[in-house]
Amino acid sequence: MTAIGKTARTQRAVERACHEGAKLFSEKGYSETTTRELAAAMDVTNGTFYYYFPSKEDLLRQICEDALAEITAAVTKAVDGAESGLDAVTQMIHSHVRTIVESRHSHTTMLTELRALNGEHRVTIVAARDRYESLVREILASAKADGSLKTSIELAPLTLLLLNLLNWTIFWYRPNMGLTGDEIADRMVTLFLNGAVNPA
Amino acid sequence: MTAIGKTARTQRAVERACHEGAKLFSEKGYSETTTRELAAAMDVTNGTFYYYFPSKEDLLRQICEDALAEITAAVTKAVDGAESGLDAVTQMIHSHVRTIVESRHSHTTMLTELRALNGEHRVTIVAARDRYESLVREILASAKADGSLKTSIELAPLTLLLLNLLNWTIFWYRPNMGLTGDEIADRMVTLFLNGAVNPA
DNA sequence: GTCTATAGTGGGATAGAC
DNA sequence: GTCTATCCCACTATAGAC
Repeated sequence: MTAIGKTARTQRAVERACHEGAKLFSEKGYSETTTRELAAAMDVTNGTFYYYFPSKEDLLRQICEDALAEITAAVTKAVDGAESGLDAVTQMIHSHVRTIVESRHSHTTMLTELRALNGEHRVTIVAARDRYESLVREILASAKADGSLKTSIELAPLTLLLLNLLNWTIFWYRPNMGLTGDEIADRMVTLFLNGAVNPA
Repeated sequence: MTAIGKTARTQRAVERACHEGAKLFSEKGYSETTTRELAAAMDVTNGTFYYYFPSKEDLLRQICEDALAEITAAVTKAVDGAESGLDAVTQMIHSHVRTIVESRHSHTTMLTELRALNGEHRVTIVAARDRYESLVREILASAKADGSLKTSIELAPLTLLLLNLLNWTIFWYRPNMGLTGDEIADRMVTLFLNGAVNPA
């Protein structure tokens, strides 16, 4: 077994920990999940968990970091080729919803368990989340600037309301509920852009 | 001190526990809050907490129960005198948002810490929450039935999206943030009914 | 790299005096 | 009705063998 072999094996173990950890954290909560459960999900015993992570909190930090990197990359790419402000908003909504439903465990963990992080860990993740929300705000700002969106709702509240609409989905979405991420996003786009009032 | 006096005193202590408990649970989380902290917030010691509640979980159940009773009563009353389907939707949004921002600690606790409840406790609260969501759905159903709302978004997803828009507010609303509950609700009504697109 | 064993800590809940 | 004292348990993290 070479050094490279060892590294790859370790990386697989870390990835598995993140995957199973996100599942446990999102279903039971961070502090209701024990390191023994985390270890069992990795098929090792409690002590071995600490070979891969210095602490339980460090696993949480890793999951949050990865989730934010994932959604930031997905949305950045989605709006990259947008033809107009409205198109960018539409692409962003689809990309955001697709990401949080496809990786729902890690995004639920990031969105709801972040407060369990302390000190430096907390500061780093909050900063990354703020950067992502700035990205969303800038997409809306562009759509306002080109005249696509009404000015009667100010940029800051409009951004918050869009994030409301997008994020609470983690609490009810389940695979096989009869609605895909893109189908949910379609309805959000209709509602966010045109509202629910009957135009007839 | 009469029996009535004792009862009233006990009731005040229970109310204080619910008030301070909701604050602690919403800020730190249910399982990160100790019974010693709860007792300190009531100005008693750990042991005394158990004179008022059989368990920590029972305090959580009480807080959730009260929050659901409060919002159900508020919204029921608000839509009672509505003149049309659209008016009822508008009144519901205002009433819901006003309630969750004015009693934000208890509603945050109910919405985010419910999963810490087990067995019978859990079943009771989930049932009450389902009843509240049915109320919201019925208000939207009426507005669809009288032709106010478009049919292109089905009732079930429309209800979920409205609850998305309303509920995520607990994660960012702070008193003195420069926006009152009614000001937030105004923007939600505009967005939910007419959308963000510039009509010009 | 994984194990067993355990140190060390803190919290939920109870007992019993006052 | 409130206190002090404490039981008992579970959990995070570490030590050290293999």
